[in-house]
Amino acid sequence: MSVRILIVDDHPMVLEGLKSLLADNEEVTVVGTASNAIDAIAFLKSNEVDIAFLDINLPDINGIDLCKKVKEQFPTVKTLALSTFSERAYVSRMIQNGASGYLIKSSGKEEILEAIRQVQLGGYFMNVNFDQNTATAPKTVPFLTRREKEVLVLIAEGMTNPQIAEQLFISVTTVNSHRQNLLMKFEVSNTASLIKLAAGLGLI
Amino acid sequence: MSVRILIVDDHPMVLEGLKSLLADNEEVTVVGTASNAIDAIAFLKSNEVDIAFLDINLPDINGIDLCKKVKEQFPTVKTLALSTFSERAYVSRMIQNGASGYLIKSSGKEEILEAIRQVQLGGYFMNVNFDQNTATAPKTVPFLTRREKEVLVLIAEGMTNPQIAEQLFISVTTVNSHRQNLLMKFEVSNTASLIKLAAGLGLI
DNA sequence: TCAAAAATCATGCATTTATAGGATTGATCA
DNA sequence: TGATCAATCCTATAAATGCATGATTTTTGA
Repeated sequence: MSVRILIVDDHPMVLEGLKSLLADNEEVTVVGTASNAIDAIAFLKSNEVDIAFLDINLPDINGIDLCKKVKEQFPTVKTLALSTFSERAYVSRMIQNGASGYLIKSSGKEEILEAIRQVQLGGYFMNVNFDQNTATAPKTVPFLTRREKEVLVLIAEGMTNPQIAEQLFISVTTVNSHRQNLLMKFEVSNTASLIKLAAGLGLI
Repeated sequence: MSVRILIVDDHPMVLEGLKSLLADNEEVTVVGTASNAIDAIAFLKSNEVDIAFLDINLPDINGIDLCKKVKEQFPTVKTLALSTFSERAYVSRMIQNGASGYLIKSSGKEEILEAIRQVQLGGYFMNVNFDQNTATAPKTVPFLTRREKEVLVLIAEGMTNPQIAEQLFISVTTVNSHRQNLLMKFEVSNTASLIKLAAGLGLI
């Protein structure tokens, strides 16, 4: 019996590309596609699926949260994250949320099939490019709290501590605390590095 | 007669996706694909092509340079840039290098066909997301001098003005001048915004 | 329910950036 | 050859950030 796949991605090109790449293969069958999280959940409610390919960037909710939801509601469905880049940040977070693997969209046919096989057997699969940013990237991907993420985004938008404080209804010193924690977690010493890293990881 | 298309992209998924999306349409025919610049040039030498879809990120040379080469060697071939994100920087640079348009990979079928039609008629097409970053993004992409680029890169690497000064054998005040000019050219007011923008534009 | 984690606030000081206003030297180019 | 631009340097002040240290209150999860 062939592995039943659901693809969730809002890019028609990716949807078609994956379908096409997997079309002439007997091991797998693409049983459905969805372009947002709501449709994906709806599909899973009425269909049997072995592996769900989840795009990281969806219009309604992000892939990480969707992954969590899917694993909660449909524990038997294995999930495989789809992303444009090899962002280590996401890898660990997706795994934390129950994903069985991580696939870069630039993967070739064989890599994709290998991922499916691995995951179907209950294993993990991830093809992350470790070539780039090895020097500047933190060894472990920092786990950020809700507040830290908020502050990070506002910093990236060019707001100063006083402005962020006003925006979040907290004091400037608190903002600064979060900021220091961000610097610490990313293992950098100033805003420039912080933003560059965060941008590289797709966090902002 | 249908429009003859060459797709140049190193991502199998994109290649297949585009082919699949355009397959059942009589207006266009995908006459070839290439996964790098060399193959692309070779193909153009021995085949008639109306429009070449060029990925921005290729393994050998970048899409902007490839675009230039194609327009020089094959002036009749129209080029359409393919990119993952809507980076305004690239838009203008590609146009400067003779591209007839700019297509985001997340485009739908109709957008792609519309682009092909526009370009084939000798017009321009670009579907850039103007939703995001409208406030922070500069209207025109800043032209940076050699020195400014150097300073920008070093800022992004987390170096402070004194460190940059030491590195470039110039005074701190000069570094600061370049820095101020960068802020001015990018129309931002602090380092965070600067780096975010520059990162988004692929400059660092 | 109890410990850990997150979020909040504070003070003080050193360092860095941002802003403003110039000024000089070359190089380039029409 | 004269205008323009890049690159260099300066002073001076205001604003913001980085760093250290410590503390209280919520929240959260096992």
